[in-house]
Amino acid sequence: MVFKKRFAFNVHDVPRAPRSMRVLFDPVDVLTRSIKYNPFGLAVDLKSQSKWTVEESQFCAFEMLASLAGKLLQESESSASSNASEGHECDSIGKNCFKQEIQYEDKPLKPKCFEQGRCEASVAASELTTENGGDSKDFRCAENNAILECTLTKMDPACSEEINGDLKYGSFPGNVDGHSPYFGESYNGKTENAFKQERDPTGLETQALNISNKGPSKDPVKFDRVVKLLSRRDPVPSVPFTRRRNDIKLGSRDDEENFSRFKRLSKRFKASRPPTCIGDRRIRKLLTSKYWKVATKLEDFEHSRFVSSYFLLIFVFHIFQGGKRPLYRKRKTYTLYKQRKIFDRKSVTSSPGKDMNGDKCSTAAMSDRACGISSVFTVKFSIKSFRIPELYIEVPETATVGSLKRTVMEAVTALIGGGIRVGLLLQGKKVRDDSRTLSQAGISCDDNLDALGFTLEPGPAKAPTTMCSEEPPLLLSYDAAPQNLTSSLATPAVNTGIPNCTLNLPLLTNSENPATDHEPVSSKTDMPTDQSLLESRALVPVPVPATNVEALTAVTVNQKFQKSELAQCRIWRPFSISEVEALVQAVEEIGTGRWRDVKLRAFDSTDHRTYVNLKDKWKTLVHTAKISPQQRRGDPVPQELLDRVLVAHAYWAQHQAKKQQSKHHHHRHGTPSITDTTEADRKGVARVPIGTM
DNA sequence: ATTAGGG
DNA sequence: CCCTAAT
Repeated sequence: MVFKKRFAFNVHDVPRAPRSMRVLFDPVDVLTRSIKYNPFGLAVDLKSQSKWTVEESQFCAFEMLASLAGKLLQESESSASSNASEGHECDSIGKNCFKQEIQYEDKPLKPKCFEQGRCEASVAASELTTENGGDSKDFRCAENNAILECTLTKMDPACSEEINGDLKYGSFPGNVDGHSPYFGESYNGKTENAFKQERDPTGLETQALNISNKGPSKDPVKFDRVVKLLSRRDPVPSVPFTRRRNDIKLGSRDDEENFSRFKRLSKRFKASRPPTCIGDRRIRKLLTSKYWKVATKLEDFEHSRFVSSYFLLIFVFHIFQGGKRPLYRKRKTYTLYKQRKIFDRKSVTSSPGKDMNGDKCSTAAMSDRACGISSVFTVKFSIKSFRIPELYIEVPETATVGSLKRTVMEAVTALIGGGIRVGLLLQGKKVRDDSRTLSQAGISCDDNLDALGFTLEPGPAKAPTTMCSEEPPLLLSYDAAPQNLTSSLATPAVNTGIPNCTLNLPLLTNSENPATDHEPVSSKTDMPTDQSLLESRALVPVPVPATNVEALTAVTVNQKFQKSELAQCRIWRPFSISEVEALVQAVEEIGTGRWRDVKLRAFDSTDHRTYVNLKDKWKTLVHTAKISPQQRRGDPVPQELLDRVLVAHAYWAQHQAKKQQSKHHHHRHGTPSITDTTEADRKGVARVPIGTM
């Protein structure tokens, strides 16, 4: 369907990031100040949702609303808008929420349903700016409640059907110039208009929705995201909503107290929550002081909310524990968000493509400059939907705020430490030939700049440590974006590693007024296929100079992190032949099933090889040995080693079978075993008989 | 903490 | 390589 075509983001086509570097939130958000406002750009693991309590999810919903409402209240104090109307009907909320016509490229798509949260949020926002009239407060609070209610309700069945029950991504409208599109928009009977406006107020809004092609209950990707990258002094919060109520899990927090308060509040909401969308009568009923009290609490919570948001954001990071321990290790950890796997496996395994010739690249860059193209491209960078898989962070409750910040910063740095590459899209197609000039590629200065788009892809996952230590922190700077872009073309290609995630950069041609009607090109892009992703490796890494540090958090990248384990762990380290040999040797002596011993024996000094690694490697070795040499990929393992692998594997499999048998035998007859072969094994006595090889 | 097996 | 269940 068109909808899918247009907006689908096929998860299967998205390469996986190294798990160490998966983040749920939008790093760009972090890089801008929206960090404060938008801590909810997260996806969740449906598998885990059963574990989440209603309260938790409600709390989250509340938190989101609080975030939005509080900010809007704040906003409205300075600039009160007065074109909101009265006499609202909840029906208009609910219904209009579900069927909205998406305007896209002058091509109306058929009515689609969007996530309720978004629509509601926009309604809420416009309402909340209303400061006139005696009932405005009451109304506001009622509205809040209604909103929350709607948020917590399920999706319209018809809609979910339409989107295959698997609508995953939505993006929240970005606010580009500090002027929220929500503001001053009455939703009374005009929700659609408001929504349209919201949908694409500036032309920044692109491929808002992503749909997973996987099964409905598997690998859900659903977090809303819009990044406001362009400069804004006082950005209005963009509040993403998760579609379902159970989507967010909260764990223990530092600000326990606030949490409890929130919990209490959410309980109140819960108590007052009608089963479905609130009707007219409901609304009236809600216009009681009781709810207003709640609403006013929003302001009370304003302060703590920021703290909460901060933590929430922090917790969106997940640093996986594995062979390496997180920086902070303590029993009580904050395990906040769980996310399903965004990325499909198959995209990971591909081997790097042919390297781009450096000379060619320079030539291309020179011709670019010769064309004077770079000076013509006055563009603004907008980044939306920077989706990165999860990162997991553990911090002890005794950790200081500063250390928390550092940890996040480290995670971010680790994430982008491998460098970021830019992909070029022309008319939605990837322009891969870096050696071509812009004109050769069909990019001309005066016509189709609108058709130009960029993607950001993670740089080589390989050796991020060196990347970190040798290069300045990679900071995205929107101010320097055009320069970065053009200069990036001149950057010699270093194409190793595997793209981990993509990020679409809609391009704007008007720096003065981003709210032009330029359609971001990336939205008309069919999402990259595996093929294109493979080839995207030829893209150029872009070391972005740090020109706007303040756009980042107040945290600085500490030097220590440059060499920290964080940066080192979880990177792909192919086993070398010698390592394989050592592994084979060890397994021959020790056997399968005692990987700890194997590790101790053969890889004691290599801390990055865990016994799990070794076991996995053995597994793949066995597999490799079993398949025909033609089917083998990657660096070829000497057949001799593979033969040994097979022999050892067979031997120890048999050995294990014997053990099992004797065990059962003993169980049946109650005969205790005296001479257990395991003893001999442990001493390294037993080993694959050489003769069998 | 290890191990085994699925993804 | 990751994740998880089972031990």
